[in-house]
Amino acid sequence: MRGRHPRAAGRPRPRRLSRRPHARICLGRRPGFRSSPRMSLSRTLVKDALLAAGPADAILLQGWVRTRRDAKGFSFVELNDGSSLKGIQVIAPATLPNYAADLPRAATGAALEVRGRLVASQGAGQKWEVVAETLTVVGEADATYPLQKKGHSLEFLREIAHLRPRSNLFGAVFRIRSRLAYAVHQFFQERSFAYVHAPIITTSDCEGAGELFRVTTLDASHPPMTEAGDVDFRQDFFARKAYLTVSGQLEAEVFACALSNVYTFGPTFRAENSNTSRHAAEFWMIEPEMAFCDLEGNMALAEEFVKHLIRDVRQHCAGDLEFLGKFVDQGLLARLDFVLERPFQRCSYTEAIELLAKSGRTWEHPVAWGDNLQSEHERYLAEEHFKCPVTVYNYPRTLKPFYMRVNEDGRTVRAMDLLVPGIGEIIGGSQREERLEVLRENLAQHQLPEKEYWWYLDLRRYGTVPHAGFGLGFERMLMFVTGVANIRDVIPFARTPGSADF
RNA sequence: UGCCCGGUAGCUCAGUGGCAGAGCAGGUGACUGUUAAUCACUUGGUCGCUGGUUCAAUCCCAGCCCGGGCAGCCA
Repeated sequence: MRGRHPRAAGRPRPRRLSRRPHARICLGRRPGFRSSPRMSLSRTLVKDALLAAGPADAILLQGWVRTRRDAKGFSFVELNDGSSLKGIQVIAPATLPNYAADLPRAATGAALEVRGRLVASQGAGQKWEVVAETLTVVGEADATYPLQKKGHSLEFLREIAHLRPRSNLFGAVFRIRSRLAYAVHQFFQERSFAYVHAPIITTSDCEGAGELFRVTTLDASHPPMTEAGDVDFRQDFFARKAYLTVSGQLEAEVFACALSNVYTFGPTFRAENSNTSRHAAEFWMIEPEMAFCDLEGNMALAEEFVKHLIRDVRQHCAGDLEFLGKFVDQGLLARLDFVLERPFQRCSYTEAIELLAKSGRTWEHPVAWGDNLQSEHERYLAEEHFKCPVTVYNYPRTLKPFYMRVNEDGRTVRAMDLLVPGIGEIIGGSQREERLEVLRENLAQHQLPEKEYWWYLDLRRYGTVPHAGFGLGFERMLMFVTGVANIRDVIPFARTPGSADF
């Protein structure tokens, strides 16, 4: 994956500077500058150069050309290395020995290595700029380079998923994605939650969380058959049917009943033929699970978690968020701050049905107790009635999976969905049924075989405890935080029905 | 999976039953401490594919492919 693929041939590699000493400039001897014993100069990231406290006599930059403007006697080159949204302006004087030969090759998209001086800029647009003393075109990009100095449609950029991280928007999105993942771990680690790696391959096919992808090593055109004429999965790799996981929840429950507070954070897979802007076949999910915890504690953690993520990104990705607030979603920053300030609303399913019935709206899907809340209903609650994230809880038992705890009324379960404006459901969770007999009853009602869940039932046989947890769709959270409207644009390489390029 | 919208230059798009258009990108030149620089000139087309209607189809019709929106399923 890393540079071995033929398509990566044109990808620039950082040079081993120590093997290519530049005798002409003894950069390492300049005072006040970091240098190795071999007198090589270490790379400065553009984001650090932009934050420099003062000028520097020697600096090494490596990155890609965003745009070049030729002036009389020199050229301006905007160099970006992905470390920040902003690039740095490089002045390439015509006195460079390779100016005539190489500057034309320093076109948009080309990889460059620049050594020079960091100086205060004479221009108005930036504080610092770099006057090049040497400039090397490490990797050219010819006129066919698809990213231009203009706006592109998101649809077009999706078709060049291998190049779109070099664009402003996707650079911002993926830097934020990285930070958001870090913030997830930080949140749980600071609270002594243990990170559990739930299996990606699973053999339980009846969790009710959607269609599963089959995992098999059998020959699709000539599978072994049983005498009854069925495919003989006993001869498959795992000696039975196997799938990609749709959720790590059941496994997380196992570990919560041992380590008390745990979370999973990994890829999950749904083979649903969903064609919407908020569904993907492969997505990442965070699933905390807490022993000795009820629905109330679960809702409280969900709110604290979501707010932590927003606050962290707000603080550490300010430049990228500002860009997104300007070019993607003008209401973004105000909405994030609003969500941080306000307590999330809570509303039982029964109250939600009443609110919807009393709203005076005509609904495309009828509102009736016992029916699922439809997209239009969820949107009304979050965007119009509460105008704020809202947790809907205590759903009808018949709508929810077997593992949710049955309430005293016998007809609702301790389920919760967190709905946010613009996205809809971002979190789904529940207090789990800890009573063995009730759980067995639920399995029977859902027509699920007890023997498949023997280990799950054992948790209730040995030291059972009230426990609760939820799942947060990482990409949906990222959509909310970035204002990006399509889930395909917050995943590096999206997998959706009929599409798994790259 | 259903309903709806779209597919024209490398990109973003306009357009017409009768010679295929603009802006940007690319090229050439000019100018310039520029900021997606500017100005002039200029290269560039299987109008998604297949079939049909027509003297003539990029345009009208049908089928297919691809992209997108919404809905369902959910995170």
